[in-house]
Amino acid sequence: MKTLNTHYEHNCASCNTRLHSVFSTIDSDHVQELNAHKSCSSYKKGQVIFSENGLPMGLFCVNSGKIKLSTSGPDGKEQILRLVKGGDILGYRALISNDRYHCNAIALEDCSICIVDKSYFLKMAMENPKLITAIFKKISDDLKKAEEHIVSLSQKNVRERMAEALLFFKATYGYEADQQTLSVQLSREEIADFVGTSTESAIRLLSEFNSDKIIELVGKKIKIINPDKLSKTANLLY
Amino acid sequence: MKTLNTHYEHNCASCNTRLHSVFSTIDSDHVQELNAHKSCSSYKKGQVIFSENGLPMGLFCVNSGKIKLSTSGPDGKEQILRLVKGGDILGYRALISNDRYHCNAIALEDCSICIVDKSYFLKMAMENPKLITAIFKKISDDLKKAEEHIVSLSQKNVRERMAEALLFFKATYGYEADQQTLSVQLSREEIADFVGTSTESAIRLLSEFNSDKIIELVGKKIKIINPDKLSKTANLLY
DNA sequence: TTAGAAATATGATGAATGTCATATTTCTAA
DNA sequence: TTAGAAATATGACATTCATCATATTTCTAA
Repeated sequence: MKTLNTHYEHNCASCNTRLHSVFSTIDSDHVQELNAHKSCSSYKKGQVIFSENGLPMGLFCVNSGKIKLSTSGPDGKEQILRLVKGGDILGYRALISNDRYHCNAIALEDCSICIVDKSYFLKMAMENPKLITAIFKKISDDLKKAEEHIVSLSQKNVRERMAEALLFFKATYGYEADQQTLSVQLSREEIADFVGTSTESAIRLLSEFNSDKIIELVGKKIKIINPDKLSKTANLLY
Repeated sequence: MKTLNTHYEHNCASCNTRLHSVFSTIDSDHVQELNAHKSCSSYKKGQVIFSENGLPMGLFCVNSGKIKLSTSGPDGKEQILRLVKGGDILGYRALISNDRYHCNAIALEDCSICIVDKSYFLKMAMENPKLITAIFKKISDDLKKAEEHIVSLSQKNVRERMAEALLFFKATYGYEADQQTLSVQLSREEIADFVGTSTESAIRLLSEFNSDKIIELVGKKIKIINPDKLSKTANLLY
């Protein structure tokens, strides 16, 4: 298997992903500048994009592909903390707060990612209130989601959390063309590592949801066939 | 009981708290300006400083006192998310990301808090890279702590989490003069709402720690008499 | 194509912990 | 000071869920 990243060319000016990112509002001069300060690479499924305790070299802009951010618990068990997709930026927290990474970023599928030079990005962020506000909104959203996750883990049982997780995967990555199949491939273990349960319990609950006609397991894929029942099972607020 | 906030005067220029806050680096002109755009109030123990879904009117700068940030879970159970002390700022997330509050802020003891005018603060933040960076570091730290909390809730048992919580209270608020007694007064229920367990389990575990000579329960106060054993019980990373 | 590995599935079992019940102590307002 | 309320404490019990065991299916590399 080829594990090296493939460098490729990609112009920020014509980048559709950029228009949906925190860089959507910068003017065309800045777009040119941005383009001159970035390089692009491909990552294969399973590849580590950065890892815990590493020093950030630049800002990652995800062009396409899905990424998990995870950390290792006290006994080595993985905890999935965030899920990232095309259009998202990555590694901005460590960069701006001049810190090391505190998560691992691992490709869930093949990804194309641009890396913007660290000092250029910091300079641009500091000079551009709109940009820094957009990034602040991102981290603010991360915090909000993390705190919702805390409430779930504290107060919900595994069944509720599993239902909630499926809805979260839907909200993050959406459906495939059939408008039912979740557009992410996570192993049962990864789902468990997000939900905060054992792999066996995750498997069991998914089979139960399958029997209960809430979801349908088609090979590795998960179809949500009764979203209302899933929401009820998740015991959401309001 | 008097429930109205007492307005009082306090000058930013001579404010010792400011020197330990995100406003430590601003120049004296800006300190004067800041002073002109703030007002100060006292809050009694138990008083709500702001609440979930409220719109932020300004930035809270905690002069003295301790505050809990909490939210309501799906069945109405409180979840304590963050703990705040003198020198901290409060409500900056909602303010900068132009959002509503997603937590309740409640005084754990009598507090003195200044409120900086919203638009003045936003203007100052946008013009002052050092300030926005300092605030970014704050939210970045909040996110880090939240994600550590997620790992604990997912992967540790209640006993470990309780030990970790006591160490967290120590790290946040420190000891009283005797260098043993935790310098916060939280009810058993509040401790449970932080740890993510039932009040009864929290009570039971604290008695156990007491029997095991890890802590000593002196009235409402908690003394940590064997910090090493407490750290071991918490099963920390490394 | 096939053997071995990895992922998924399912059952049995026990430990952890939430819930309910009931004292006991402490606090609070009249 | 005292009655009632709230907080703390402790026991009994039931439930959830992790762990271990063992199939079965799917994947992967030779």
